[in-house]
Amino acid sequence: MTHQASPINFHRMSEFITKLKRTHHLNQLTRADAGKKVVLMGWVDTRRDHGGLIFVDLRDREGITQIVFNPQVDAKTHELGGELRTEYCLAIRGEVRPRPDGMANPKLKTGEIEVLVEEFQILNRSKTPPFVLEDEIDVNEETRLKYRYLDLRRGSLKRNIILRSRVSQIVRAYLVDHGFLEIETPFLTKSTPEGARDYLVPSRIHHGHFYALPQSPQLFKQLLMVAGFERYFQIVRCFRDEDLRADRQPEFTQIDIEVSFLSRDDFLDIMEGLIAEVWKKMLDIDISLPIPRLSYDECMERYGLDAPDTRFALELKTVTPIFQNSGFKVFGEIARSGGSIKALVVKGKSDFSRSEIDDLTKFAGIYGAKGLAYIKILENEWQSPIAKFLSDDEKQQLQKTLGFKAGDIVFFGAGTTKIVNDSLGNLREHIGRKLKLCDPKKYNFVWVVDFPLFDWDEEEKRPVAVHHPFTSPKWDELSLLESEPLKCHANAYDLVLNGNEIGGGSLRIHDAGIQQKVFDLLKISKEEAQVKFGFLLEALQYGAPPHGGIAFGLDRLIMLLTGCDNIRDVIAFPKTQKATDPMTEAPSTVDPKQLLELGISVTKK
RNA sequence: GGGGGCGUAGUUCAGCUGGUUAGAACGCCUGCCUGUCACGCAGGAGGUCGCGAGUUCGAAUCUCGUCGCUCCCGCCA
Repeated sequence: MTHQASPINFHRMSEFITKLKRTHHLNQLTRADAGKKVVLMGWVDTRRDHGGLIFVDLRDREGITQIVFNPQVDAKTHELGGELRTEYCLAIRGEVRPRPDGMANPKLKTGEIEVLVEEFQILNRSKTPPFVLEDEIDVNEETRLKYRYLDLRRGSLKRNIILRSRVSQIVRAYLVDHGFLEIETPFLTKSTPEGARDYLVPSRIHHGHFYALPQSPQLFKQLLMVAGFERYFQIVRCFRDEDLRADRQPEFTQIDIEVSFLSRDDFLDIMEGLIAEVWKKMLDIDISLPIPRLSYDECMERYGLDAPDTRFALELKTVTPIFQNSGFKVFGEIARSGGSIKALVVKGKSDFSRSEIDDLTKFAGIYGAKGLAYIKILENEWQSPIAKFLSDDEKQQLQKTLGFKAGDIVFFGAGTTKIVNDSLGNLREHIGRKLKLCDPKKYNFVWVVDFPLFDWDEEEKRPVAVHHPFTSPKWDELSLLESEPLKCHANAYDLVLNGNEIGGGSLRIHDAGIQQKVFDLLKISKEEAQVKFGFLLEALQYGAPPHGGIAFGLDRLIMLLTGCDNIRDVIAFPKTQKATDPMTEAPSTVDPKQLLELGISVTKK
């Protein structure tokens, strides 16, 4: 496997390194540097050994520069250069010179020049990497993660990580400039009910007691407002022990923000300014402000989802009333029993084939839809498995409400409002992708506002907080808390980009009485509230200011900025879908001594 | 918890209606090569077909189980 190699002379190396200081990164040298003596350090990206001449692409964080070993410059150096292999780590000293006529490489930033090696030192040899370190090479995820430090040498991943660093700096600069203080909050904290499963950390000092890693610094940032810091932010790791997805990791990063004394709109203005700043500086794209605001109710009506892709129309329309007295049994019964019937008109697609429609039906089925009725509107007839059940009046009303034309196809979702919105809303985006209706260069931001405060949990027979239990009801709906809490809206908002939720937040309850009332409605007993959130209820009684905030998902933001469709590609050391790390082999068993100290015994599954 | 896809050389894959010695490309090794940048030419090494059972005269190929990677639903804001 490994070829014969002379040993590295460490004595000579230390001499070489102390004598030499790197003069340039590998993206820097141009024609203007011709004639300069330079010292470069980096890794062998590729080598092209011609026997006589050896070309090596030397790579560092910033770029690639071609270096040349020529026997006429130094026979010994050239001979030793023959030993070089991919990923060897090198220091070289040499002279910059323009490449011969016609030999420039326009693909390289430094393609006009090359460096003639006069002297070099192998700083470290490398085993042959388990995969070729080029962007285009597909490699199994497990192998990539096991050798993450090699995968990170590849251009695309490296660029993402560098871009991520820049975004963090832009965010910091903007927020500090707007009077925000960066304040850290604890990672070893208290488990809270509601929300996601916690990652727990056992206490050695208190056997049987556990810290929880924060799902977000929610309560601490509110307490910072009570403390009077007025404007807080933190780029902070959050932990949720739930199943993973392409855009979800068990530990992820939020840009966490909280402010006091600001109206919702004044706050959102500052926040969209932040996003606009990031888009301007990273992509040189001007987002037109203000970002449009869409109420949750209207959003669900038109798009079926709370994070709509507004780059294309193709909106849903409710047609439930048309079927109130329908003889068409399926639709009629759903309409009369409080369900929903919604339609999706796809223009000019009456030529969808049977198998395409089958696929769409299957797709809708993922979200619980029992079927997917459709009507193909042809010149002279409606081609449809359900048309024969519809009365002339119903047909006329459909035509009037939906405004379809010959050549269109109409899909119907019927069932509970939740399933109809979910299946038809996702179908809308599926068809949008299928028909390429969304422009990948377009960035359509929208604030979805006025979420419901509560959702009904059928299993537990109680309301649950849609956002979290500290979200303030709309001020003008406070009375609804008493009468019809499920109809109460929240002072909550999400920022949505092209169908992705990139941030969400709310104004908070700053009154202990209202907070207690909400706990009551959530069926969190006084005792439980006292045990879990006593410190918050207490704090709210010491002149807590009106406050609110937001958290942006930094990982998702970077995904959208880089066009990545997987969160692992924007995190330096991510986990597999089973939440393991093939490199460190975490999670792992631990020494029994550690368990003993913690007072923990492990049971078999 | 449920559904789909994948697992064969270092890597990416082909082979899968069961049947000689399991192939290709890239990578790797050796030799030649003074203008390459996907260098070229010649030669070579490299395989527990994820693992375990079963069916069979015979299994990479069929069946069952199991493990791993991945996408989705549930879960998660």
